[in-house]
Amino acid sequence: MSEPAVAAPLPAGRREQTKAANRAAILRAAGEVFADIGYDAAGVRDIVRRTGLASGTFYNYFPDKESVFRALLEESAIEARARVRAARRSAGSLEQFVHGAYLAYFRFLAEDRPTFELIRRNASTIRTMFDEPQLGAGMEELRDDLHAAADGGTLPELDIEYLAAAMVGAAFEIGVRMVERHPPDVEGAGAFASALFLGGIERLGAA
Amino acid sequence: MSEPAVAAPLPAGRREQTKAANRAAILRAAGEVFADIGYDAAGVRDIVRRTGLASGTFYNYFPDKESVFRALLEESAIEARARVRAARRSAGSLEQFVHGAYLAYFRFLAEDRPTFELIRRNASTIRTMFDEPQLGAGMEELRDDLHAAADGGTLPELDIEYLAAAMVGAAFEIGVRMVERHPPDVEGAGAFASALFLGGIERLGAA
DNA sequence: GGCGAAAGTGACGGGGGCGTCAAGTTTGGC
DNA sequence: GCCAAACTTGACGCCCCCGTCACTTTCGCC
Repeated sequence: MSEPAVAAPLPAGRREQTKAANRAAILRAAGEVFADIGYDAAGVRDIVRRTGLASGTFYNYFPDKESVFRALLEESAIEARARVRAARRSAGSLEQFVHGAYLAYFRFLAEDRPTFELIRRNASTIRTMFDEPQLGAGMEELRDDLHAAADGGTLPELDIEYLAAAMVGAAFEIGVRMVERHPPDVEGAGAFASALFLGGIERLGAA
Repeated sequence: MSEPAVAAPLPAGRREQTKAANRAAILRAAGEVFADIGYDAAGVRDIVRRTGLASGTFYNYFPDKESVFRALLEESAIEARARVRAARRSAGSLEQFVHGAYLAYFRFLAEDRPTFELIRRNASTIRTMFDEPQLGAGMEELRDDLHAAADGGTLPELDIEYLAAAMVGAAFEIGVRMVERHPPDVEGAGAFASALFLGGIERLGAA
């Protein structure tokens, strides 16, 4: 009974540990730097300086600046999109569809401020780097879900591309204002955005 | 009667002419470069190369890259804001207020593509460089006009900061989709955006 | 506890953009 | 037509960042 004989589930060897820690440290530092001074202005040295590691070490983990940026976005964007999508998928009505999605999105922003600052500061870099998928690549998924809702009859006939664009654009801008309020006002922003679009959709459907 | 004796109104001396031409050429080239590769990636040499001038000449006209960028934005943003504001000011009803403003904005985007591409590609640079005024500095004016409308009773009670944010965010994103349609579909986008927000405002006012 | 492999270190060469400035060219006044 | 002032030119020195690599340190295993 000297030690837990169970196949060590996570701690693993010391080598593995520092490796994971270093990778995480680089990602975290990169997130801060990109949020502070922007992707283009940031250099690999700026990132590595915040970790205490040597510059050469960086290249043991990532081939270049762009790779860290991509890794960073993938990790958190996947999370955000999953939450929003889950909310939409479980909706039973148009009201739930819109309100649930906005709430999930605003809640994510309020909880994960570093990611929010990263996106806010680097929106156009993201736009051009992943040039099809806009603002966190969530646009296409929204369009798909809206199409599904239209086919199911939940949503009236209207220009879905414009609607998706408007919903995403408004979400981003309202999100910026929301996190600037103290405390963040997640419920208020969610209620506002959903009332706005539900009213808008109703009027658009009547045309 | 050899030549027009009237104090030459515009042509002026030859020196003045080339000076104005060079300045214009630099501005135009800078606009293209910033739109193509983005503000941060662009170098003074990239700009000057497109004009046929020597690199040193650039510095006779602008002290650095940032100055050209600011000059470029001021020239066109002033025009855009003026048009939108005029439309709002002359509105007699909420319908005209919203519809007129969107039409003016979308018309501007459709007419001045180079400026649109510039803004689209450099949105977050603009955001951080002019850090208070958002997206073309038009946000504050919109908020003011909305407040005026609310005071006059044209607009119901609602969160004006969120509304302005949503209107600007949606305008930007819808604008992107609009210019990608051929032909640009100014009327359709204007009708869509105004119906969306008029319906939304109505519903928000009922709460 | 000692050895080989894996990981960390930071100085270095290379490349590229910036802003300057001495020399050359054009312009406008006389 | 001539000259001084205004303007243009592009090579130059400066600085900064990048990615590498020979060397050192740490770890895992026997």
